[in-house]
Amino acid sequence: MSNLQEQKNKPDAGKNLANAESILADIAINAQLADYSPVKGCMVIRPYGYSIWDNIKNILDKRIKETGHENAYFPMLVPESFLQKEAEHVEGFAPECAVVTHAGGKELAEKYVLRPTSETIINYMFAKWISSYRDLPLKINQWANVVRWEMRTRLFLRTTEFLWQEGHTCHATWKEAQEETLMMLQEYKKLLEDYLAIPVFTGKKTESEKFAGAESTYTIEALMRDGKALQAGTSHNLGQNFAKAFETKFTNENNQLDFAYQTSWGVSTRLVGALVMGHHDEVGLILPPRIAPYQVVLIPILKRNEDNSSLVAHLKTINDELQALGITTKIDARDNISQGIKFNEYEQKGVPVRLVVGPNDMTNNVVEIHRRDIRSKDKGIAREGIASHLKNLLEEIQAGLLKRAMDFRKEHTSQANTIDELASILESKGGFVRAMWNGDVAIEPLLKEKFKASIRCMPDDKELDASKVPCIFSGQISDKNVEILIAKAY
RNA sequence: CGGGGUAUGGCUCAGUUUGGUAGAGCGCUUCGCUUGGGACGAAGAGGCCGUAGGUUCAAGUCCUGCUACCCCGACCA
Repeated sequence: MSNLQEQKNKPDAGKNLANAESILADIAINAQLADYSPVKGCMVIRPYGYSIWDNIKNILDKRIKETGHENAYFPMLVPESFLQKEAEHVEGFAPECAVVTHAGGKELAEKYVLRPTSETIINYMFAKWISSYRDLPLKINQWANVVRWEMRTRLFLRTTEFLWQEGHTCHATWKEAQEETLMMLQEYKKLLEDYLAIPVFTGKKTESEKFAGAESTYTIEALMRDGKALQAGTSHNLGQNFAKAFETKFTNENNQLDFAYQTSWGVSTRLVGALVMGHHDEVGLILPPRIAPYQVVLIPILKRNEDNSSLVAHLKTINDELQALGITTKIDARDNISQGIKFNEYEQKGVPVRLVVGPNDMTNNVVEIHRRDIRSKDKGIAREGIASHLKNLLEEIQAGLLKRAMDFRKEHTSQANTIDELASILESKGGFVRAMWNGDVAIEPLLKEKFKASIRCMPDDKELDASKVPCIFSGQISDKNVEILIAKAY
């Protein structure tokens, strides 16, 4: 490949990916996932990026319904007073709320907040809908946009407005709510691992990291290729906090009034950012086949002064065979640009497989296959049975990407018994650091100030022996110590 | 809100130091030639230089204010 200077003026060369700070933006822009909008901190999700989100949405939506939830839609405008009903909630969200003060040419009697999340307005409605244990459980989900006025934004990972799903459920018992919370966390884990090929740690958040208003928050934490952790989804057991604030009450089997036990859980377009930061190389994005807008791009080698119609027809026949096996495809037969430009474009976009056929291939009854994940090119692959060959190859790529990510995480998950060990790990290779912790909250500001790191969670998957490993903070061994994962995070 | 940067054609940028009325590459249009990893030639189209003032015979260029976006930090379900 040519050097940067030579690339500078080439079409779509974009910026060089060596600059770690702008990898996300470079890939997202070059791959046409998104573009900057005229509004600060907001982005336009372009068709290619939205198609990825669509795939995520379709997969998850199906599971949400299969696990007994129904979709609904609640309004974007929330009376400001609603937010104030739950003390922790308003404290957590007020600073990042956008507020509508005027409408219809007049100042509003009550201001409206653009929802940063919908617990309050949903509880207001739940209170009207629920009166008996027979109305429970009530399991609702909505796909919506939310607005959070973040000081600093990044494409997909933290934008002012983003798309997500938020599940909200009401239960008759704490236990049932807890089961729901953990079940949805597992659904998220499956989504990330089985489809996005991103392994995650599940675990519980500390008090300071939990959702404002929740009793407890559970998270899936993923590792990005730059060694930083990403909170990829959360599931909250809300206890009765919101129910008490909104009087979401029901009569139980003993004819006693009780407040509903609630959960909420969500994943957002941040997952597209996770995909970018979880799978890329120096060329650009690498998409797992199960989430790619199209899994195979078919490109003919066109001869302008010749009749290419039979070649294109040939490619279409192959295309039909692939589609018949459920492979998603795109044919790019544009004749105004060279195949080299096309190759580069689809590599930047992370299309898992490229299938190329030229006149010679057609004569020899072969095709050329390029794998995006390992950037291999195989000429002379038999055209016969190509669809089933690719079907298998796509599964191989999917599994390979997950394995690669798991290996990477394994290499970047360390153990620290002291703050000094933690320091050297975070500075050298980053990633997750396992440690024991006595629960003293003073460690959190320390981690933040010294290392810009945080406790990502108390993982479900534990590896340390509490009888041998001391608290990283106090140096004491105690069976009251809990295992934690520390990392720098987005 | 601090620190840094940027604002000139669709894109990436040069031109600002030393004021003289706007350029390059790419993209786009047409024609020719070409096509197995980012071709080539020719001819075109396209910009009141972010914005508002000021200095000057003359401002993309100098001065002042403002705005927007990007990066870094603070902040962050």
